[in-house]
Amino acid sequence: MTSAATKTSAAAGSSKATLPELSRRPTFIVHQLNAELARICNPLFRRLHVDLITSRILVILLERQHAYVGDVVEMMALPQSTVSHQIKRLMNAGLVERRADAADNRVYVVSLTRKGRQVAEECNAISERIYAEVFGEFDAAELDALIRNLETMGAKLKSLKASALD
Amino acid sequence: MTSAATKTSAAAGSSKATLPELSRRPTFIVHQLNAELARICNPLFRRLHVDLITSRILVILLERQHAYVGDVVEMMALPQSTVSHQIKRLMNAGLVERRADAADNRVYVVSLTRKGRQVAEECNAISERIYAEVFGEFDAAELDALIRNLETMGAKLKSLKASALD
DNA sequence: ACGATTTATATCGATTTCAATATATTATTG
DNA sequence: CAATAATATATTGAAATCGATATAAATCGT
Repeated sequence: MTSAATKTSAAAGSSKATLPELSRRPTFIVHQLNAELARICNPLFRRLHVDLITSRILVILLERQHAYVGDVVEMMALPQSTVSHQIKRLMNAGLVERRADAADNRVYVVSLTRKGRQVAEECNAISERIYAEVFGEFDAAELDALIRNLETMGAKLKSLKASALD
Repeated sequence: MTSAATKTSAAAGSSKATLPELSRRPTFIVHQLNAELARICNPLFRRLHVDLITSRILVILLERQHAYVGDVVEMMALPQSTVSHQIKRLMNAGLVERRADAADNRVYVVSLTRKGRQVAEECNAISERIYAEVFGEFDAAELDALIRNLETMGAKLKSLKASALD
């Protein structure tokens, strides 16, 4: 079927897995999933004047009453400057507000405005429709296995960050 | 275990799954994985004057001798204009070349130059190191399960595209 | 308690992405 | 076979992203 792994498939007992064909690399499939999802979601989110990324930031703020900019960076795993710009735009759009933290003047506490909360809830409503379509037929165990697998992969990636790749 | 779903967990037999907390949505975890991977890979790829996305396009062209622009769009699942720009940049950088297709003058056949092949191979070498770090300890069955789960999710997303979300 | 380091966020300039539209070519249909 | 629709790619202009750096506040070591 399809085309099978790229290189020497039957290497002896080599412990390090050989790099498979692009379309069989979980990292690449993850890219595709993400891109497909953006393709589907962005036209829907557009009506709210947000995109998939922005909607996630809003939902983060909907779930925790407030967060530091750094918390959003951590959750979104995006460059700090990107998140900073996102929050600035959300402030300009009146969806988010910011106040200095009493204890530490370096950090800002970010939270939704009333309008921001409304939009965040609409974002979640869109996501819910998509979630139902995509995962509605997964049984709980299957879904759990998927999430566990993804989280394992994430843990590996995070531990990798420090490690010696250079 | 861990924290359980957000809303009304014990709904009767409601077939439609309730939207879980953001960090338990596979779509969001996929975003995080993708972002983490970019964070790790881009500094490595930058030495080759490419990034993670560009490296994948090069590897697509390394695997198939040549491809139409549309094939790359299909594989990458990115907007057509984005891929078009990428290919133009790769041409300007001398990594890729393009010739008109004999049978259909609308399409271009894209392929790697000698230099492009070299860079693509170096990209794969970087990816191989990361792949080994992340998946080296997965056993074959586990890895297969992960890939199957991801592909199921992808199939759902693709079938969704046509469906009525509006 | 002072200078050096670390931490948190913002800003800057360049590049990339995106959605929309244009252009050119092939298919279809009446 | 002309007119219309569909397909493949490029281009355009605005906005978002990224890496690097700046700014400012807290912490640490001495």
